[in-house]
Amino acid sequence: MSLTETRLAETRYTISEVEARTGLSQHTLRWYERIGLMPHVDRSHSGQRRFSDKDLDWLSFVGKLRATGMSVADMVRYAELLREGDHTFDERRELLERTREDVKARLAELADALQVLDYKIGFYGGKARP
Amino acid sequence: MSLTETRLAETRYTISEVEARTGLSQHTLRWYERIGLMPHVDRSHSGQRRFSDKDLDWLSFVGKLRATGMSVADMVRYAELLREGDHTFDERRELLERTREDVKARLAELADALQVLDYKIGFYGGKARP
DNA sequence: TACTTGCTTGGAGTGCACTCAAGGGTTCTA
DNA sequence: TAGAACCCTTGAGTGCACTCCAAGCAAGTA
Repeated sequence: MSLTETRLAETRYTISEVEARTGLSQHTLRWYERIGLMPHVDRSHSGQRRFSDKDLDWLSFVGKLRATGMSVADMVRYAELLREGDHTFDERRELLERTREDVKARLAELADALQVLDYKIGFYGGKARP
Repeated sequence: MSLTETRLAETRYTISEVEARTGLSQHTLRWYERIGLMPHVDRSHSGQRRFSDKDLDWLSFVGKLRATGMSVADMVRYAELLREGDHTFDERRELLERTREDVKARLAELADALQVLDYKIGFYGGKARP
């Protein structure tokens, strides 16, 4: 193997390694794949999953989407659109933009609730905010 | 009735009025009462609910707690503590303070997810943020 | 080789927060 | 006074996002 051809074999992770890295349970990881939220994961010769770094990146992004409160159905939709290729570009952007607006609304709502909470806690003579 | 005794009769709301004001369904309002999240609501002579302004205030506060993501079980706990009186003061404060910390964490998480979303949308050549 | 640990599948089960149904009584309007 | 609109209760059903189960195959270690 020449120098230019030299590269690390792609790192491959078992499902329990991915569980440890992402905090997602093995159950959830398999379920994600079943419902189409995860592109089909590579298998070992004996059929066991071998996740790639790309898979981990995707899971990380999915984690962000999940944090936004996006429904699993919408995340699956997004994943489908990705698989379908370039002509779904616009719809993907719209989906993300809609989600962004939702997040902003949630942020405002949370900030408001936090104020009320602060007020109440002040009433209880609670710890001053650090 | 003398002037000093004069006062408006307390306003009383039917369940559909409360539904219109709070956005909570009649089902949900009855359910809140059933599970102890709502102090027992006054009844008309024929047994129909007549909500007071105090009830609306409480529902408004419950709405804020719900917006924080507090579980219904915890909200019920808080309502119970209120009913139990002064000696539950500390536990109530703790419950609210714990919730406040949760809210702050959620805010940070959401802000982070928003950044990722902004980055992605930028990649899609989406609308500039206003 | 025997044992332990880890992985596979499809389908069933769980917990939460509602949401609806059935069957019947009450109140308002024409 | 009839009909429409509203309200009551208990108990069952729904949708979401997991979470677990059973039965069995595979890999690594003493």
